[in-house]
Amino acid sequence: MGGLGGDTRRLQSRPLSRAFFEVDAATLAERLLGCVLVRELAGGERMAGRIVETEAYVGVRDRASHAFGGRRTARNESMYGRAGIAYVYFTYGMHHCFNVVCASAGDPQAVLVRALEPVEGLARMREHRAGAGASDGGARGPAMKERMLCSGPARLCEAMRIDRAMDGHDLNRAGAVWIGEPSGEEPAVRMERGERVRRAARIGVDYAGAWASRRLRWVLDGNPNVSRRVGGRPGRGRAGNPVGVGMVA
DNA sequence: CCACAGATTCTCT
DNA sequence: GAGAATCTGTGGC
Repeated sequence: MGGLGGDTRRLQSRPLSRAFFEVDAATLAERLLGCVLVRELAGGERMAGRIVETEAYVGVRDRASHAFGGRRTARNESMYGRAGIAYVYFTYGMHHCFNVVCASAGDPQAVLVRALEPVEGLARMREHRAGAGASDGGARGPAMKERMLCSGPARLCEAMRIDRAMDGHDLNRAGAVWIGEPSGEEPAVRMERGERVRRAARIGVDYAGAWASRRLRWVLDGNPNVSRRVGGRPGRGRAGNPVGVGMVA
């Protein structure tokens, strides 16, 4: 279990409306859980994953945000754009992270997508992630565990080949990157999967003072693809990287 | 399972 | 020149 996992499966979904994104970041972060991030390669090949973890960056007053204090540069320009476009940034000298811009133009709010449950195009994801994962039982390439493909903001970008070229793209219509509506996300379905919506403090923002402890992270806890489990609990493998585990509600 | 160091380069001060 | 919304391998228990 623990996955819709079929590799050859063709996901049925359609793009969300622009209005879906025209809400504040905290609202969107929770709403995006269960939605599907779709990536279409130049050749028409598709990859897709169900969003299982998000973080909200709530605006100019948020010390952890790239737009804190109204900071506006070439790098974060997309944060000031209209709701429903992508904000992709490069960090730590080698990683990309994917965000969904929300609220309204001029109000720089965004949601960081931190983890996906792989749904379609897993073989392609493994190719893109080949080279990593040698510590996970020596599983490179075709043998890489499914939960190592998209369980982190930089991992999912590498798996789906998302980079700065996709910065500013509309996510509300089919294209290179877009977001589809959720399917079968009723509470009962989540329970059956052993998932529970939980909130926690954001990851990697210790520099943000009081904003570092605000619970602006949303997780489908219990899903094996979550980057770091909330609160501790039984966990396996590296899906539960211990650094900076957030507090529970 | 847990903790820590190293990688690697773009971005802004 | 410093720091970064991270990931991975290694080493200890």
